[in-house]
Amino acid sequence: MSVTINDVAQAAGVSASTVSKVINGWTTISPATTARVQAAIESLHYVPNQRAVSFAKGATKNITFLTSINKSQAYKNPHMFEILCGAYSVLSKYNYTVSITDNSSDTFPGESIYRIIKGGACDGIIVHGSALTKDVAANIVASEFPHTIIGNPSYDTPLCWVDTNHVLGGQFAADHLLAKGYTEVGFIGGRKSDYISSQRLKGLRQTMLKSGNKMSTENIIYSDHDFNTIYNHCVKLLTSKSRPQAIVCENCFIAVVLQKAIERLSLSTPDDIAFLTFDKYPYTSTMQPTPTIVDIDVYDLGVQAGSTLARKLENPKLLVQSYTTLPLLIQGATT
Amino acid sequence: MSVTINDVAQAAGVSASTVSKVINGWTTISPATTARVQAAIESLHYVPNQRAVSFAKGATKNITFLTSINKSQAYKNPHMFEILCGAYSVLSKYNYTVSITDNSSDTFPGESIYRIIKGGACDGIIVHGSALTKDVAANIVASEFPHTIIGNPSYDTPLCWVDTNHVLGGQFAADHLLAKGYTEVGFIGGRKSDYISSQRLKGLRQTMLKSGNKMSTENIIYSDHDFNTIYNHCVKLLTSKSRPQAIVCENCFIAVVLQKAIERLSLSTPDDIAFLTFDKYPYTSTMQPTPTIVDIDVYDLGVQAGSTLARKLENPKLLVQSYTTLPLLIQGATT
DNA sequence: CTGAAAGCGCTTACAG
DNA sequence: CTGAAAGCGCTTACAG
Repeated sequence: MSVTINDVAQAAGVSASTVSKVINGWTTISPATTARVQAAIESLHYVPNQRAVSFAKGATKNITFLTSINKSQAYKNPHMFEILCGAYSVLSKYNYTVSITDNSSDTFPGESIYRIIKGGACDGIIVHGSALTKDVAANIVASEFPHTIIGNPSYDTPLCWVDTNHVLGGQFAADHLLAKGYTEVGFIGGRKSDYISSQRLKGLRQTMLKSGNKMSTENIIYSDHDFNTIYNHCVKLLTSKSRPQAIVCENCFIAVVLQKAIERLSLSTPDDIAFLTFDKYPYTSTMQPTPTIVDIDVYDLGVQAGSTLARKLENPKLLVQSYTTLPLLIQGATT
Repeated sequence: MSVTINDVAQAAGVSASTVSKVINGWTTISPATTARVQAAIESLHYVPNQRAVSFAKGATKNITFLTSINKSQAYKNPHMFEILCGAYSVLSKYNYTVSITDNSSDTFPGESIYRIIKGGACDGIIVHGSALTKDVAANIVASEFPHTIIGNPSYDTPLCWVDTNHVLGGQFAADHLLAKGYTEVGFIGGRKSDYISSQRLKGLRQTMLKSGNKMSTENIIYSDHDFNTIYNHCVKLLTSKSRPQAIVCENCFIAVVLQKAIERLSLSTPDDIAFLTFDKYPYTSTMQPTPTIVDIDVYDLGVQAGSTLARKLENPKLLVQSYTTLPLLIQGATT
């Protein structure tokens, strides 16, 4: 019923192999033949059957984005989808399709990754940090399957990964505050166990120390995810006698809450208290005055993941181990 | 190199066809044979080559989610990805994989949809409203390709779609406010041309009118997307002599701004001014006090899209034309 | 520069 | 209940 390569061959008066070669850009076909074949393709509206192409070539031109998906995922972690968009943009340029797979409901550890690797339904995978269990890592390493991991696995591994340098982000925050003349700096972070939060604090602390402005431990606060806990921490810090000149918020939810506390205490920004936050999204658009932000180009992280993988697939000898994107400072009205 | 169906057949002492039948659940195979085949599959760690399966069956067990993707897409429209998650959840249960395709950079109108339909790389598509151009619609209709559209196409069409009833959402808002005793109600919406906004207003207006509480036109405000424009509209409405008792915000960005205006004007909620908003995500988690919300289960919209499509694929005779999800009221402290 | 033919790894009528 | 064989629609060594 649908047009096949043989129909095209017949219409162009050549063999199917020749049509195939034209489609695949072989340089050995004469211009005249090429033109006739292309004319036949156009007039018949021929599109190669991708199932047959994949089968014959032994490759799908498809990349799987392996991650963990639950209800409200897109709201709780829009960053993950922004990474996906970045990866998609570059992979589609390399003519890969992109599919997504959730491994959070695997019925046994490593189920999804096992099927992905052995099923041959994709040529490579991008693994979001949320999906990187030790079974996933082990399967990838054992099979040497083409991959890129989003997020630096914190253990020693031959896996290939891309990540943002959060320590450097902390340093950027410190550099900015120092340049603006703030020497007494506080920090409101997530839970103490939170990796990104601790990395950002690390960079901030180191840089402040290096410039001779040691951060007071009582101005370093480990908070949480809910509004009230954060709010109380903010008020405490803002009303303490050793209130810093500037506060660094580890994420923009904290910044929203801090700004509300500042306003309710009738303090003025940046004169009474300056602050900056990490991460532009998802909340800073609702903030007024506009905060100063150390942002991470999450889309670019996806782009790097995609291009790293695509380049490795085009040239399997390539040994890309890791890549790190840079944070970016956006000046606002709060510092 | 990798294990094929023939290796399994040999190990189990049967033919490849028999192995295939066991894998595909044919009921004609004896229990004893089935057991032997399954043992061979396990011991050889056999996983069928998906490329070969797709080719032989003439179907991919893959669904394409067609949408429009740009940088910051995940931040600007997290709802789209939540829909994707909902669709994914049900499609994966039906053993479909899901891939995404962006048609916003098509080099000619209808390029992506044309390739999708003719290339045979998927068995069906879900089309997000942002990707539904007239070329997309025309290609789908002409080919009768299995599909579901997210969002009611506002023109007459044989397309199958799912959507949320925004007029009903407006009605829910009105019902709630009336039940709470508010009879003078205002509305702050997006631009006048915004479809969802107008639908919500329509339901609100109709229901208020039906109960004998006509909304005053000066309390119906068409605003915009930026903080300051909305803020000014809020202040104007809050300080007008004909200030309503309650305000309905068409989206939660507006609600955040309204709440800030209320606080700065030292008004108290809900006594001086009550309000409710549509959409829980992405901003209401930053609001204090917690607002009353008419929420839309966007995930469920994706679930409906997925199951509608999956059921149609399993039973092509099925004629599902459209499906509408219901809004949900979440009581907060602002009404 | 072009084509005949084998092959990619399954599925499925069909025969027994 | 099981198997031999054709076939799905391409690609690609190989021969000419």
